Amino acid sequence: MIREYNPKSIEEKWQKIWAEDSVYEASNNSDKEKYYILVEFPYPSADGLHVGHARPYTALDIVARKKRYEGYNVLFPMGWDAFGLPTENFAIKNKIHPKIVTENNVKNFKKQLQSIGFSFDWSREVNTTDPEYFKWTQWLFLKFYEKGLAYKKEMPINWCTSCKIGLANEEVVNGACERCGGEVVQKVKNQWMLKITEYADRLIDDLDDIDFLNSVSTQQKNWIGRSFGMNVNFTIKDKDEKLEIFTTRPDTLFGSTYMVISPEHPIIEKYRTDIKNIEEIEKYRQEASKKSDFERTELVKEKTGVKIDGLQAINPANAKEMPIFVSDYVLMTYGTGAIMAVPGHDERDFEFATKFDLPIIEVVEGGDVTKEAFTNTEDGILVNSEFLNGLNVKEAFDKMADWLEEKALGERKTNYKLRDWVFSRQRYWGEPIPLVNCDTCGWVPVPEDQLPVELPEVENYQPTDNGESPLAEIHDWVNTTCPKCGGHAVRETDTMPNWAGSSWYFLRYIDPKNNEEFASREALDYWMPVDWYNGGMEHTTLHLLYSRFWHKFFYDLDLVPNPEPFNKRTAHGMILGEGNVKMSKSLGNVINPNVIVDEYGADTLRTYEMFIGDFEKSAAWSENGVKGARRFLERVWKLQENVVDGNEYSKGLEISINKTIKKISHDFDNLKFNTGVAALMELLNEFNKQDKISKKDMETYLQLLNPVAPHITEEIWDNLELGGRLYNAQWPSYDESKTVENTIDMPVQINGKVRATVTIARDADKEELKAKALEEENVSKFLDGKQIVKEIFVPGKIYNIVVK
RNA sequence: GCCGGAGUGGCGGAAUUGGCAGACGCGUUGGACUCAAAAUCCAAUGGUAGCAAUACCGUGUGGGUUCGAGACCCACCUUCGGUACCA
Repeated sequence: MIREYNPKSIEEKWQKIWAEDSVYEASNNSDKEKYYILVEFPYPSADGLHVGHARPYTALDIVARKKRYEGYNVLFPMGWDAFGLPTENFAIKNKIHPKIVTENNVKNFKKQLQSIGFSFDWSREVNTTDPEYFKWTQWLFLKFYEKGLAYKKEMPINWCTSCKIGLANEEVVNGACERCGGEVVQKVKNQWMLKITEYADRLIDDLDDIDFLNSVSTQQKNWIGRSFGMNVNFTIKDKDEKLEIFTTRPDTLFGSTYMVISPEHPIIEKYRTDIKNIEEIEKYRQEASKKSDFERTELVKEKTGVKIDGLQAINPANAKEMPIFVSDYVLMTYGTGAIMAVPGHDERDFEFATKFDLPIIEVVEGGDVTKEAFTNTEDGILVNSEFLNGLNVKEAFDKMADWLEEKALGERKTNYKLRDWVFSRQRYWGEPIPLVNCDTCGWVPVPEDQLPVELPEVENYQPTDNGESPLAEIHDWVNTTCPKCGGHAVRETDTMPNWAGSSWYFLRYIDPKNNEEFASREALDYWMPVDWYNGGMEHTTLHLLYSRFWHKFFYDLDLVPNPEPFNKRTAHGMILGEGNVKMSKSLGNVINPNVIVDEYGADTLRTYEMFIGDFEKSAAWSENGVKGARRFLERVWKLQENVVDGNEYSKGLEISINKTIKKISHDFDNLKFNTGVAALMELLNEFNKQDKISKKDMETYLQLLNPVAPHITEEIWDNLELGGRLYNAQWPSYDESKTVENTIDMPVQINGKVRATVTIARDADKEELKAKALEEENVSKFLDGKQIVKEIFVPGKIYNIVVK
């Protein structure tokens, strides 16, 4: 008689053994082939671990365990992305130092993660807020500075007019301050920028060489938004002034009937005395400054704008005069901040032209421009366009481009939606930017031997009421000497964004205790690139793109061996609350994984989260589903009673076993954990139809289930004395010839509807099958008095008879 | 708005990628065990009609391609992620 299944004692027992035996520590000196598996490290919030964290961690833990059984030297590390706004706000609210808050949260997270039995290599744990870590974040930032990729620029921040502090986008709700409801305006500040745009082309082109989820690559490409077009110089009438626009459609130049410039365009200031309605324009500009780019470019909202009274533009193609408007749907941050409007072939221009009663000219045939903009012009032919008439759009593009370039009126230009990265934050809880501003030398980097620049102690973590970081108030920290000339200098008081530490953390895992370098070149050569990186879709265009950018830059400096950090990127779906709603504190439906571990066990939590649904899609939590997973493990536990000695397959199970090994091996490598667990359940159901199970089959079963439920399988392995430890075992192999039955049930269709199923040899030919099918009453019934027009026979799949 | 996903029984989901829709699990119903309950075990379970064999309907909506569509094409609806200072 076996004892009762008691997950609590089993799980604690094995977690202790794994830790004592250092089972999951990866070696930097191994003859084995390496495999580097990375999961996004969590932000350790005060709320603690979420069941949503456990899903991807369990999934990649399964992959890691399987890879180890297959003989790889696996690196599967974990750490903490701990700088950031929520911790700072928590600290302010509860009057606790953010460092202490972080320490507590990390402690809690770590305990929670460890109780679920992940095979992380804890000896390589990193923390972005640890000075020993951010010393290297600062060092790497200085490389950007040295190479001219970090520069200062006037950029707007959200400014609450009543709290008098800068706000994150998240803290602005419908244009008002989240805390006090006060009005939020854009305030310009001189900030550090990183020139990610310099890598735009490579960030797109190199996607072809790596195995990213299709939707991820597409989204990165669209985010970078490369478009090939032209910069074209329009002129302003009676002024010696060019007004440069960017267009992807120089072929439609003859259809341009007016111009639109962004409210921030410098031409307004320059010619303010010529502009008769300057007051009206200033007022419009004021209104526009309150809106986000998002609001400004919405297609549904009604277009607004003001005509500039006093300035006329001239179309370089035909010297025609046209009016200039100011409108907020043109952004200063994209292109040149000015456009030529072609209302016949652009939706927004059409809408604007209709509203302001401007002429609309058709220049590509195929639509009806009196009714709507004709934009699908791929196959169209040019009209009303002088020397372009009769050409197709592509030819017209080239001809116009050549013509403009010849006359020096414009040049071919590639434009990107991607903007440079604003790298300054006016916050306390981030890495100090390691630069000082010297009275005589200007910006000077803090020398390497003085890194890290640590955060000073402050009383108050709130940003100051003049928009500066709280660090600006700490005068004895701010005032320093210039490392270059020894004169007076002041420290930069802005800190780095949260994205800084997470842009390179996977490099530090490789050599986490190195005091000389961020990681040794030898270790980087061995481990990089990451073989498999899994994370959330929500990180596609920020974190994932930022870390690719940093890595490419380091590659150019020969700091890392590969141009891409991640070979493969997959993404998991979110876990929602019961009834498919988001888990949130306000709804009170947040599930704490520890409650599940305590009540049902870690193996149950793991099994349930893998079985909950397609790993890549979101799935709703269900307490009954958890119970189902526990029931499954209880049945596995009970299976011990039926095991008998034997090195043969149990009666009639040869094919089932081979089939299941094949399916699970495939499923675990392809994120199909839900069907993998289902296959284990099916095999268990087959086992339970037998009186006895051979030790050999039980051994196979435990190996297959082990990556999902490592504790219970290790315990049963030990109970049945199957030899040594399961964690030292090898992944089971299968015999391909034993994965299929010799006879199959073939569906027989009449006109595409299944009318019968016949059992027949797998390799039977059409005639054999037809003869057998016609014996079926339900087949002959439908053929009676009809004529066979066609027969479709797909061996092993279907037989369809078409009758008339 | 723009970019990228998703929509299948009462519920979570499966479907070898164009070939028997609903695997597996949950729930429900009936039965066994029990003084009783829980747990466990057995059976049934998309809808309609039928004693049954079986027939018809059925994968968000409307069209289309095909011998055959959950899967492909066109148009739409709903919903989720991102939208650059949440991480």
